[in-house]
Amino acid sequence: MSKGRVLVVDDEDNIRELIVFNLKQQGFETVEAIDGIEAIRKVEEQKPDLILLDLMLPKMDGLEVCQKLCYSEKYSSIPIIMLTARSEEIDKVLGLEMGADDYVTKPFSPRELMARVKAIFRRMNQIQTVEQRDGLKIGNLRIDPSRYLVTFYDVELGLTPKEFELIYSLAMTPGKVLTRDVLLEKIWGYEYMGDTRTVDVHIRRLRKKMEDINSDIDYIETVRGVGYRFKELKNEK
Amino acid sequence: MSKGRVLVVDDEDNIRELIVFNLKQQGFETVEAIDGIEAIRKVEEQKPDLILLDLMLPKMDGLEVCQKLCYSEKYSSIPIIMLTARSEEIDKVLGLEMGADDYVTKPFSPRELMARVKAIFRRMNQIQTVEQRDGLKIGNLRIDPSRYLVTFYDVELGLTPKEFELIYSLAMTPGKVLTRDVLLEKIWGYEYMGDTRTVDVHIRRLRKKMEDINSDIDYIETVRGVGYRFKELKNEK
DNA sequence: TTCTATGTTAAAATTTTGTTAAGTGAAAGG
DNA sequence: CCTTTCACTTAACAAAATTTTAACATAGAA
Repeated sequence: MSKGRVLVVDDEDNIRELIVFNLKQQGFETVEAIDGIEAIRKVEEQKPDLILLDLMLPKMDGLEVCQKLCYSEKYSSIPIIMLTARSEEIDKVLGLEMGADDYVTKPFSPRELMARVKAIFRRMNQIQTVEQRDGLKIGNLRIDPSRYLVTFYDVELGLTPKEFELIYSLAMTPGKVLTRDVLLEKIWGYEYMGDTRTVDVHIRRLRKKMEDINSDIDYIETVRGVGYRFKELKNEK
Repeated sequence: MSKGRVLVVDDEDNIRELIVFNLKQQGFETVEAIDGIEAIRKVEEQKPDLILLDLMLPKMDGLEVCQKLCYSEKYSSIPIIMLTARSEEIDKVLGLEMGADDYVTKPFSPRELMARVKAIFRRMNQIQTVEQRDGLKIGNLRIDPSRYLVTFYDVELGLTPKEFELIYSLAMTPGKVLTRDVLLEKIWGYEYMGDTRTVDVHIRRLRKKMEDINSDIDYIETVRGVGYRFKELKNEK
């Protein structure tokens, strides 16, 4: 499952590639730009969730980009982490008022940068979700993401991470078919490569765990030639 | 109508004004103070709902102000967000258990600060009143933050600061899973970029100390692939 | 039937966590 | 100062759980 899309703006190829490499390894999607003009364009095109912005750029420098985005109605909510070579506080304060969410001074360690990226995403998700996250309740199935708990007829299922993501994805849209490649991209975070039985095996284990509790109903329906869907339940009598 | 009254204590004019500007924009009333003495006076005069307190202040520093308010009968319930320049200072704040409800390290982004301010107000509007002041009491575990004391089956555990923060964080939200990343940010601080395995080692020592008293129950549950959670104890139903 | 998509199972491979021990640095106490 | 102690971090390896791979079985459609 892609954790989010990150725009990396830096004109130095090796630095940018290093960042991109690390982001991908951590499961983020990446978009790149080498100067300020391109950065703005990529923001509009790709709508990233986070921007890593070098301060010194050709054509339009980082501060200007930051300022432009901050004043824009559409993009002012996208968090920005500034990458800067100078560590003087004046720059930081200046940037702070520009709307950047964090700073990392070069040279930085990849681990430090990743930790900050993750922290930003965590914070974003918290602000958005804390208020309205009650989990799902469909038929006799109950899913509580914050407790990482799934119960079927009030019995805990004890799912592994992949199983959890799978049932959660399916149960979120009952009746809607999800193909294997959609599931692979959503949960595994990579492209559908040839023939894999991975999804089937996980579906199998999910079904098994639910069968063990009640074998009369199968909430997961196979749509031959397409994929799987969560059973659409009619209004109970 | 005002969402609440916030006292902002910082001697740097531009920072203070930036914070005040943002608070007003979000619909909060604001009161300002530039040093510790004035801060205390404004608290008594204006009875704010929340205090944003810089650590380094002229005349009386933030810690002292915090301490004074904490020991005061009348004002100990006012939440405080500490503003600090370094992560080392966070340890002081945490280690002394001064009663600060949150902390933000400089430089911070206005967005982040506002998010935390709102979080505090949200939390205030919730039920938890009795639990907070007397500490937690869950099953056979008792946590008293004001004394920095944890007992298990009425036996003192003798926890180190990190162990204390860990059990406290987990026990505050029984059943809810906290990832290693979340725990690191919550306990070690936003600036800390160490290994996530550190958490495991501290968990290990916590479990050990509790095992030594009663090895039948493990209140700390491992959620594989996710993190840890405090065991949810059923009382009824 | 025959072909193909899916079901099923077991074992291999990988990841995650438990556990121990050594190393580091700061505070405490001589 | 110097030594000792303590909390914490890091690394290494073991153990356990999870995931993937592969091989084969079965069911449905043409």
